[in-house]
Amino acid sequence: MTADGHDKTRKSTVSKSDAVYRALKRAILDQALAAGTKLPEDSIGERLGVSRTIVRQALARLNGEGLIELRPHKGACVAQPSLEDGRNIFAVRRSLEALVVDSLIGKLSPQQIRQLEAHVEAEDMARANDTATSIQLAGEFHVLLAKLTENDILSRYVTELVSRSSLILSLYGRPHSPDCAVSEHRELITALARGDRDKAGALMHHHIDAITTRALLKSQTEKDFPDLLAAYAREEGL
Amino acid sequence: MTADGHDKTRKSTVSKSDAVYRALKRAILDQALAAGTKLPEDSIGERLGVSRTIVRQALARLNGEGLIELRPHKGACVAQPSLEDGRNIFAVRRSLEALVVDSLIGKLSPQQIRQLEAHVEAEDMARANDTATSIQLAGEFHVLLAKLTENDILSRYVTELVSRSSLILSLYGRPHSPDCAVSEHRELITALARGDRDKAGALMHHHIDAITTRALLKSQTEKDFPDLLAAYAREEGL
DNA sequence: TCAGGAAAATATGTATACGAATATGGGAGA
DNA sequence: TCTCCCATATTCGTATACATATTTTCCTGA
Repeated sequence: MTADGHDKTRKSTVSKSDAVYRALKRAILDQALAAGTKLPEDSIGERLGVSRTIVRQALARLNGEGLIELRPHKGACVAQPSLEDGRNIFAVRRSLEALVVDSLIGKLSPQQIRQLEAHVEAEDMARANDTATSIQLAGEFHVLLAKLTENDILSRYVTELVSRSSLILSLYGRPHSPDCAVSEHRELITALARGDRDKAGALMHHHIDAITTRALLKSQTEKDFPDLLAAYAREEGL
Repeated sequence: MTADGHDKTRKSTVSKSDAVYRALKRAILDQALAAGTKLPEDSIGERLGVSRTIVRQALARLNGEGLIELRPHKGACVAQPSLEDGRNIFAVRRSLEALVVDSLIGKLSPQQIRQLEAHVEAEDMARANDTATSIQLAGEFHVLLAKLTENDILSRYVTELVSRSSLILSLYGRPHSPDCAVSEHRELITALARGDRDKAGALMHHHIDAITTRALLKSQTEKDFPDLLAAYAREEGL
């Protein structure tokens, strides 16, 4: 079934910590583990049938990618990025995804274009039905684009930023509105396929800005916790 | 001496794996450990007086940052980035350091400008005397700029890329030529201080392009190992 | 009833031990 | 002498055990 051999042994062969890492990552991005959730090594290991050693490795990796916070002697919990973190992440994304577009202009094969179109098609399919996979696919579109550049560092960073963006969205974003994303993705593919560098760059910038706005929507209505408390304090004359 | 307490206990308090991580990282960036050097967990642990557990954590982290390569059941060795890796790394640096400049324009306090000038001064001092620290300081200038943006993600990525750039330079770059770097850094500070966005952006792009050229110099004269071998094979009629 | 604190329980940090995979070296056979 | 293969040794992957830090609980005293 796979290149390296039988399917049965594969999972056990490719290192357990990797499996735990992926499981935790998916759980976080699916919001099965909400932001701030404590992640005790013992429980996770017991639950997944591995030792703490393995869990620890996975947690260290997730910490490196900013998906969890890891405070000494206090254990791990799902990251709760601040609004400023959100702004920073999207600012970097804007730069890097511009580089993605720039790297891809005039270099996409017909087959790659079909691949992108197929992905957007899948996004469209999931648009109304399945909200969860819809969000996931929207993010993976950007990851796919980044991977097509064959720039490993670029694609690693974009992947990481997209993951963290999901967290931001779950914390501060509006419920969900993937409709525009799909059409924006389509327009971007068209511009890329036509080799229109300026148009593609402008579309990507606009697209990321749109995501940023949606993701950080609550920044105007809802305050950070400390500020929220301060407001109440003022009302009580404290 | 430090914020968190007495100096004596500090080192033992802030986790051993962090210390090992920093030691190995410095050793790699100082080229005390040449690219490709094997890094057996046992030896390192014995040498540094810690258990393999700690060394493993440090190695995993270095692997995440691309400074070492970690192949299953084969152990770790100092990374040997390819020329393509080099091109990719500098391409991403170009984008991100442009964002650094953009973030800093019009936002540098007089004190921060003095800090930057002091750093370049130090670069100038080490220019002729100490080649090793000269290289190090040149890289740290970019790290310092990135940190001044107060964008944690941006500064983390730039730091990582600067580290990996050092590796690239040690593999493919010409011996050393920091003279131009110093003057270019000075010009950049001036443009930043004056708030001249276009000038600063252009300077940074030019500066990174210059570094890229110097770093990947051997790309024209010296081939990759496989290509090199292929050339010999052709000569022998193989 | 509530505040303070000590002891127990829990969780993390680190070391060690054992099993598995890979690299190494030597001997048998051609 | 060279090649192939098996035994040995080294190194990595993982689990477990012990040490240390933190959280919780519950008791004491005001």
